[in-house]
Amino acid sequence: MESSAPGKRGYHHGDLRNALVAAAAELAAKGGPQSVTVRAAAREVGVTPTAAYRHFAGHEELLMAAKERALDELTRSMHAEIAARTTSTGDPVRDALVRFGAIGRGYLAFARAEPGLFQTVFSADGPTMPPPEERDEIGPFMMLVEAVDELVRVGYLSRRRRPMAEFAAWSTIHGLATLLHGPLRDMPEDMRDEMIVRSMLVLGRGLSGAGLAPDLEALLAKEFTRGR
Amino acid sequence: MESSAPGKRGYHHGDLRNALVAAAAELAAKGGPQSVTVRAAAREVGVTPTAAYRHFAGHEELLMAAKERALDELTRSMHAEIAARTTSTGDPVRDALVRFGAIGRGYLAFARAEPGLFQTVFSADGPTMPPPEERDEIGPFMMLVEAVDELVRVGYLSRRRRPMAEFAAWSTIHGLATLLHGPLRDMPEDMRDEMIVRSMLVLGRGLSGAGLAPDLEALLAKEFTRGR
DNA sequence: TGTACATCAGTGAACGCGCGTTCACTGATGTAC
DNA sequence: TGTACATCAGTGAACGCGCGTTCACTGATGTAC
Repeated sequence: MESSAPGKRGYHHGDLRNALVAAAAELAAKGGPQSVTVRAAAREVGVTPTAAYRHFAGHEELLMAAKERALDELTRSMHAEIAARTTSTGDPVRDALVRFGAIGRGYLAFARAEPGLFQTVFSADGPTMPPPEERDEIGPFMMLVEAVDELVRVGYLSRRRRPMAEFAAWSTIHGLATLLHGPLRDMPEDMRDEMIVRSMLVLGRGLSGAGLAPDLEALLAKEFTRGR
Repeated sequence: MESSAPGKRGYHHGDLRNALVAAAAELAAKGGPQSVTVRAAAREVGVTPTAAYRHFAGHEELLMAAKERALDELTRSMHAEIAARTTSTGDPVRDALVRFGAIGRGYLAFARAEPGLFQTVFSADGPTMPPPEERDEIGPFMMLVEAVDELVRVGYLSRRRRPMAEFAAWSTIHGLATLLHGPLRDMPEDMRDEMIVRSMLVLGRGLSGAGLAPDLEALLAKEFTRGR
């Protein structure tokens, strides 16, 4: 019984469910959630549409699976961005800020690199994020929460202003991501970059106790400047 | 030749184009841009699908018209919110902040009251916003720009930090609106309200010169507290 | 070790649906004389 | 003021499409003896 890299040997596929989800995610990546279709996924895999019903109750279940897969990719993108920035600077405040920035960058990078998947994650009936905290794996939202907690621990964000801070941050970053491939999609490259940097500065300043020390401001700016 | 309130008298409708656009907008309001269909709009108006082709080149043109209509509604919602708050407090800084807040509230109110239309405005290939500044009517974006300019004039926002400030503000507000009927759609009412208030405080603080004076902070908070 | 057979995972054909769009047409309107 | 006629704005039927889903089926697999 083979279960990896089946290649559609004969009558039995061997791993159809996974193959269909992968195909669905590919469709989503190319054309957004609209493009995820039972027939198209089956076609992609080289199988009859009917075969899909052996593994999914119907279209909705396949689409949900694609959404989960897309969310996994987002998570992966953010983890990658954080992992690339774990070198400590020695200063806990700077470290916390860098980590916080990495989360934002991972999010924005994913939205930019995979607009179809990004759209899919956040399409109607997509995964609901903070309420069901039962899930043990730490997804994008919990990563943000932890980064914000660290900002508090390190003294950057006051305890009094801690409540809902993750949502303020998320809103700004999510707004940037969606506007940039919505109404601002024609914005020239350098303007986009400046928009991101300055928005993150506003956010960073808004979260910090009083004004933002010039060196921290410079750090934040650098973190969101293109090409790192 | 009658052109208003035609009521579909006989063979000739009299104002089919407008009727179709209105129907399309209604469909969008109910089910988002997906629901805007040549056939459905014609059905709604009580006319043959073919008749629509007398007035629109095809589906895309009808959808575009619906998007414009939806954008007009957004503009109207924001204007209404501003109009309701033009009473001067005597303090120009407070006035500017109130006006700025009204814009945010109008945006959020519209997103909440008309999710289908909101989604339609910002759907793929929706209106592109800042580049084509040729349009003389002042739309939502220009309203924001003017409000931000006023914050500068009044001394709340420093000239050095002025660039891109409208985009930072827009991102936060747009992010709030979209998250709230996306992944945060199950968030309880009071949490939503607190999220909005605190996010606007972060934004207000982020834009202001140094820290935010307590009375201004209180003002901003009040502006975004539910029921005004 | 070999064989019978239940079970599993696919096939192929078909259904009904709503869609966008086109065709030849017809009823209503307005204008020239 | 009346009439002929061009033009305009609709109708009705039909097309082809891709979709979700169901049906009776068949080939492949694995297990009991």
